Amino acid sequence: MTTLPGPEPARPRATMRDVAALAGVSLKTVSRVVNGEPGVSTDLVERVERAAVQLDFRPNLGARSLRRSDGRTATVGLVLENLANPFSAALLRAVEDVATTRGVAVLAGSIDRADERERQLVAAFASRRVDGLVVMPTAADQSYLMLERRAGMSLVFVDRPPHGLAADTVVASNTAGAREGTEHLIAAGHRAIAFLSDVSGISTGQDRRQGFVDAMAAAGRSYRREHLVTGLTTMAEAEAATAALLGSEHPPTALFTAQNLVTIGAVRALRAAGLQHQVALVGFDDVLLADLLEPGITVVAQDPTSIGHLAAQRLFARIDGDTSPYVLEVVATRLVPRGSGEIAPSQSV
Amino acid sequence: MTTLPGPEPARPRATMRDVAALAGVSLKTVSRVVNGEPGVSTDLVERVERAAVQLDFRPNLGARSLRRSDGRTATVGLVLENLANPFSAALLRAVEDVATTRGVAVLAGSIDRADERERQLVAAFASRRVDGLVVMPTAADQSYLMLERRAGMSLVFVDRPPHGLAADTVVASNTAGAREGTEHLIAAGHRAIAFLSDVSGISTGQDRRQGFVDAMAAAGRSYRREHLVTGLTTMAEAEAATAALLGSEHPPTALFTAQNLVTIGAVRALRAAGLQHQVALVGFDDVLLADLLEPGITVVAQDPTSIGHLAAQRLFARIDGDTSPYVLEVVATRLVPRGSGEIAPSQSV
DNA sequence: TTGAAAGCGCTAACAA
DNA sequence: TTGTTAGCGCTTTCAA
Repeated sequence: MTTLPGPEPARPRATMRDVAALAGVSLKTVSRVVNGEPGVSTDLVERVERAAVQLDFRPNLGARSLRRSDGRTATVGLVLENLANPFSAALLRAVEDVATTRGVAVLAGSIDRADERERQLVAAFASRRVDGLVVMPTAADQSYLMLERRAGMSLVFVDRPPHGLAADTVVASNTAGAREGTEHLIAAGHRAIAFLSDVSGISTGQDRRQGFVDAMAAAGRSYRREHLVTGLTTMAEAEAATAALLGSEHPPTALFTAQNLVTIGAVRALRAAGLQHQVALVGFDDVLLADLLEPGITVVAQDPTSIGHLAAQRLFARIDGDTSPYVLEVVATRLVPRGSGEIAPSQSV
Repeated sequence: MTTLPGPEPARPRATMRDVAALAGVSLKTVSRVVNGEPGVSTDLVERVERAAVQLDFRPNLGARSLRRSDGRTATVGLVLENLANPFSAALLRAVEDVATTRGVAVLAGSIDRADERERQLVAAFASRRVDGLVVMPTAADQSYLMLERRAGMSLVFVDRPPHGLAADTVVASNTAGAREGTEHLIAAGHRAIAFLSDVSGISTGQDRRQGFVDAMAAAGRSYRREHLVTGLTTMAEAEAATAALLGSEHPPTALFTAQNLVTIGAVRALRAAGLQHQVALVGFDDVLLADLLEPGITVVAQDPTSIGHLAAQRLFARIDGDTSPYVLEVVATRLVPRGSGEIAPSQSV
């Protein structure tokens, strides 16, 4: 910890008034130039621009938004599960890319599975008058957002649909993807397949479980109750649950893990038991380095970048006044075989 | 893609005026209640709060900021390299956690190594009158930020110090960490160690190279010019550069990779060449799943969460009026041996 | 303890 | 083409 000199004296920000005074024009002319409105002589445009640069003028978007008839702030909010999770981070990045092309800034926040945080974040962003919100719904009910939408805030949901409210939503093909992943394990000859997922109250987990159940039923496979594990909120819990399954009286010969952290937890447990080459595994959502493990982890990959791009495009269409019916967009998942999902059932079971 | 009914009619947001009218009090009384100012009878507080809930009132923070003497927006900005990179994402999350405890929202943006993007993001956030900025400096010079700071925007830099400007900075122990990682390889018996890093214009890369060079010099080791590779901007470039090194006339027996994506690229190249058990590797910055590879990847781990927490605390201290000298805080890195860094030089070389 | 008036920086509406 | 005036929603200042 090294020290350096401290802050220098303050100098207040220049306003349009200051710029006008320096350029020798009226306030309104500055406003016209700053907003690129037509009908200002090139001479004045130049004088104003020079004055603006000289004073390091930054238009006050808060004041603009306050006065404008549409009230736009050129800011949108992102309410995601956890900004540190690779899936959320990729989503944020994708929304940012679209927003940037429109001069829109992005506020972001993490819910962390705490229902009240979702409402707190929405309230915080609403107080800042964001033009729109991209939400990964986590609370049991999103009908409270109807009021915000009526007040002019556009809404798009990602990863899973909202409850108690109709709205544009962009999701991955959860059920179909989970079905495909499960079928892949069935095709490899497995009968005892366990399903592990995160919080069950969230529809992605439910949809993926449905896909698993559908595939098992279609193949005429039954499964044990205890092979259906939900509510795994951390990687450590997933690891422990997997270890318990592997050590149980009727261990599964294959695992389907429904979320990225659950997948990693399961891999750790398999390694710890030395079973990574005996027990098959297919995970939902891809992970960096998954292809370099031995065996590589077979996954049903999502496309968070596409989901984010589509969500942002929907959002800005609404902000621009699109009043067409709400749509549910489903982004295809893709099965990526890498080894772990192609392991045949071990003879010992 | 399924369709649902479209948006319902708009209802404008309630203002303090509306709340005042409904509660039968003056505007100022509402302001007092909303801001938790003392000196309002409990009776009126209750009436105002009821009216506010009934009208779904959301205080307009833009208007508040415009009028308040301190001009605070309760919003800070984060200017990072790439929000999708795990290091940046963890940093954002850590800053968010501190900001949340203060009711402050976080704007975030990616520079993507485009120098002009850094200034664009700063300008975008300045126009939104953020109270402070956490910046991962990427452009060659940050002196332009002096004007923003004079105008009241607090600044903290992360990951590397700014150029042309003295300011609070929080960094990892880049030089010492790289030295330790290199010494680890030297201790394993390596003489021909290659260094691979990302963009050389960024001081983290330079500092880490310095650590490498120092360790080699201290051990009396020389190294070939061509074993010092910089400017690797993508994982693919890192992979190609590693492959070239491995196939060269004088292949290294060990690699020190100075950034997370460079590390992954190098691992891919080693695998492709089947040399992951022959050529040693130590990487700077940790990666998810690195411990599950075979061999596990030995890394010099950074602590982005601590860096983010410290940066946020510095920032809020400045926002709160701290005028003490600027400090440089160094967050320790930690060598995590996992296998790849403990490989002895192969006899064949 | 409560309220009235002024004005933050900007744009809408209108006038010259 | 340029400028004047009013007022967005809120807090400050001052008065009752």
